[in-house]
Amino acid sequence: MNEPVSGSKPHLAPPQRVRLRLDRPAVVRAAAKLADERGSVEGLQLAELAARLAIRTPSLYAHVGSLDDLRRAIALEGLRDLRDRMTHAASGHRGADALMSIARAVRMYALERPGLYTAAALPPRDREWEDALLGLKDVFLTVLSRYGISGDHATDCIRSLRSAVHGFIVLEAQGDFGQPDPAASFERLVSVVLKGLLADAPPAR
Amino acid sequence: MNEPVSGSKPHLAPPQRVRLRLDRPAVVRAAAKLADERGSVEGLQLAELAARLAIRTPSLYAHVGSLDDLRRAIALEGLRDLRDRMTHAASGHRGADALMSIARAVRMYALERPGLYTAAALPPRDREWEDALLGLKDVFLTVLSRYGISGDHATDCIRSLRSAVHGFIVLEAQGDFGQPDPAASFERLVSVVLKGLLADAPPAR
DNA sequence: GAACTAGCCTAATGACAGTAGGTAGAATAG
DNA sequence: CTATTCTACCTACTGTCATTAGGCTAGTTC
Repeated sequence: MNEPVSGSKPHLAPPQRVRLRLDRPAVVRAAAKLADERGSVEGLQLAELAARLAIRTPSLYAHVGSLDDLRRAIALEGLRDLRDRMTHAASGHRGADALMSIARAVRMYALERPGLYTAAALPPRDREWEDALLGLKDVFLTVLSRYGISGDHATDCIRSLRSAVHGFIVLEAQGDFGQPDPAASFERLVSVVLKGLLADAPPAR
Repeated sequence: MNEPVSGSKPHLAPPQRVRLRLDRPAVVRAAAKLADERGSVEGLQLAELAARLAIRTPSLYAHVGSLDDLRRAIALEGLRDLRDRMTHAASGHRGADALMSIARAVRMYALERPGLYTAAALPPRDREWEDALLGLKDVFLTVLSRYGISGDHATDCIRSLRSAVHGFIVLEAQGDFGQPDPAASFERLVSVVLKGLLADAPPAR
């Protein structure tokens, strides 16, 4: 009867017996997964993350700096993912087709990984973060420039497309859309926006 | 030297000397104002609200139930305001004009009262709240029905318009749009969406 | 003027994020 | 193979929240 069993005070898990040897990437990955399960990065809690990793909350600070730093890391991962998926979605298409394909890819990502998506949609707080966001803009700009659109018209197109897609994603995630298939509504919304925006543009070269 | 001056421990304001006789409406009004200043209802804190009202935090519970209850009250107020403004904006217009006018009114409200707007955009958590949200839908449905649109097509129109407008508002509030005037982009986005959505609809009766 | 009510209070709890400083297992140097 | 260093974990603590319990009193009502 000398086992190191339950101590005295509260029912916390016993201290670390085997070292897990976590590192920052592992912590960020776990946090992103947790944010996905919670549905957004705002609901993320260090206490819950620590419990999930079977360590104590302060131990996270060996890897993370702060909760905001963790959110930032998740945002950067989300932005990297989004850029990859958008680029991939655009490849092999041109003009409206490429943009439609990008829009679908973004919605799919938001449905698959809501935590990462909401993090990526956060307003950037430093230069690196801002640059990651500009990376997404570049994907749009490239597609638009190949379609002969640039300058203020391009800015307009990007704003409109982002607004429509992001707005739809937010409302859909909130459960605001009920029965008739949201996917079909999304298709119509995006195609209407694209048709209208590209109407007065020169045809694809 | 027997003034009731500074006690012993922390530097809190002296206890209430004159009764303010606050009531729920006054508290909710102050909370909404605070949420507007913070830019959103998520940032609202009972501690800060209490300080603003020159009372102690627990005293708020005489009027409010909980922080979530307060957010709910703000949301209901926002939804009532929105319904009023939308109805007013639609009056005297028909079809696309009415919808354009509604969209402008919603954006203006979000710019004027970001706290109330973000609260109104929260997912409803009970029947009354849901009904208030359905009130907004009714404004759209009325306009659309007078234009000869109903059923799935109407659902589609509402989803698309809400997505575009809400998405734009969210991104604008986040400061995502920089120099070229966002108002002009908003006009173009909404008019494009409306044109596309109403294109195949019968002309106004 | 006695009783009631409403609006305020203090005190305390528990859940957080975050800080300070200790400890031991693993990697590395001699 | 031992000695040192590093680092991933720990406990203990602080401050800030929301929230609950229960007490006091100014103002109203009878």
